[in-house]
Amino acid sequence: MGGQMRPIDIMDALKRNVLECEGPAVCKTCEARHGGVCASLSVPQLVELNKHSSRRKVEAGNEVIGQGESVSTYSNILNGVVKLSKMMADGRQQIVGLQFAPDFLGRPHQEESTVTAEAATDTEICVFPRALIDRIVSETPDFERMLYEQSLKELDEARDWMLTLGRKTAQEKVASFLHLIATHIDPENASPRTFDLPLSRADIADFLGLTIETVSRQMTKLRKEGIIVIENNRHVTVPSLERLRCVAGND
Amino acid sequence: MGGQMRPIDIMDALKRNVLECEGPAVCKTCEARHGGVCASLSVPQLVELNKHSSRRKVEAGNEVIGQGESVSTYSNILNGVVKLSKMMADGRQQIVGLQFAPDFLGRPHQEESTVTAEAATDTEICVFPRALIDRIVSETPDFERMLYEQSLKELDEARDWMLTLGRKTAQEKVASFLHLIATHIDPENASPRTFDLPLSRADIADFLGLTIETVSRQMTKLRKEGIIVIENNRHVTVPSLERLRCVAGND
DNA sequence: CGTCCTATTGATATAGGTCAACATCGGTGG
DNA sequence: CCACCGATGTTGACCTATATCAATAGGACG
Repeated sequence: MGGQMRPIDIMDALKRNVLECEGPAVCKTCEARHGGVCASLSVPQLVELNKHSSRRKVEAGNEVIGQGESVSTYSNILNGVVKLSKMMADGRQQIVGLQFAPDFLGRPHQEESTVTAEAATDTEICVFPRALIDRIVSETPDFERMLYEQSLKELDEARDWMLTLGRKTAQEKVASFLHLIATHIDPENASPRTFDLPLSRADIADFLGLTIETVSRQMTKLRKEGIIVIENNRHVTVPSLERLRCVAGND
Repeated sequence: MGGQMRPIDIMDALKRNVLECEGPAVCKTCEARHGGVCASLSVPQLVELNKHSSRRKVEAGNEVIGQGESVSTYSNILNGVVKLSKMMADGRQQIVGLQFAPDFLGRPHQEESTVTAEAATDTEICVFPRALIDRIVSETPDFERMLYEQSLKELDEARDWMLTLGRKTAQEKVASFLHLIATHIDPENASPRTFDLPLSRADIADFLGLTIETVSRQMTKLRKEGIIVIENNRHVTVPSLERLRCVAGND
């Protein structure tokens, strides 16, 4: 496992790997391989990581990490949506982030999680032992940089959402949520016209700081205004993302 | 026009360093030296950084970095409080973070800021040229790790605040704010009984997603309930941090 | 065909927003 | 030193967006 990688650009690492067409077969077809943190690893590192990692399915509603729990593994999201949430002593809950493939779950240099991570939809993750990742992190500045970049992305998203929570109306909040999902649900397609909501009304309410009833009312209002089309409660079509953005107050 | 640049005496700093082998004199007395990102730098790195850095005063209300502006410098907060905020097209505003000494302002590998940074109080910062920090970052994994750690801390704070914004009542919000200030205003003393609020009522409202009037009403309510004592609008005494925490809904 | 679960819809209550008057403070200039 | 001023904060009266409570509807599944 030799010395440190020389500092290289992330895209270079990606390109090099594609050119060489090497690495574990599993990783080659991995949904998280491109764009995910693994993109910063060398082929030998990938091979070793692969030896000790395993795929796991997590059904909707199941916990990946509990708030305050100590964590012995990290993982990559391969598909599905994971919600991060916080709860107050009296049960009030707030979803503080949604993670999509190929996001990395877990935080090196931190014993226990400050949030609960729960599968919002049926989800597949690639699970890594903590000690191995910790070693790779300390050996591979590029890998740590990928994690740093992800945490900065999450920070930006959290702050955007603070604006939504603190200053937007219920209608703007619901539109913001739909816009967020439309632009994140499919890693391949930046903005599909049509998709399934990964969250129940209750989850949406917890994400937006609203009640279920208000979410429901605003959804029907958006439907009646022609901003969205809803089928079977979960399936949504957005005729114009631009109009949705506008309703969301994003310009 | 505050914020005048005061170049540091390079020769003097160098001379002292050579004699004492302990880093630049300025840094030795720096408020941000311990606990700040500079703590991860070697003495030669400190010397070089010091050569190109300068102290600057920023008066309350002045911008440090504008939202969407490109950034050519980074800085460390030496004292004072900096507020990070986002604004919607129609003027609605949300403060998305407060930074205290010895926090680092700015983000390597990112051209323009996604938030506005503005001095909430009169503030002193230590300004570094962008290119130099970028080089030090790429050469010094420990330094980058400090930045990573800070961004994780900010992420945790942002998520805590999302819970506050989304799920707490006005009274809990105001109490949460007072608790936050009490525990952060003084880097020396974790929780002073008495302190000056670094933010105006308008800023507090923008931080809590409330109106000025509601903030004011909740402050007087907390005062009448004996949770806090207020003098001159800005000076607050907290008889029991524990009681305040409780009102804030933190247990 | 009921049962459970999720979502919608309606009626009503209320926390917090809005608008307006007033108070307090710190500065400035006569 | 006082009078005036603008900026900042408080208080009151009222209003509205959203919460709450309650009833109904629609699927999924046995």
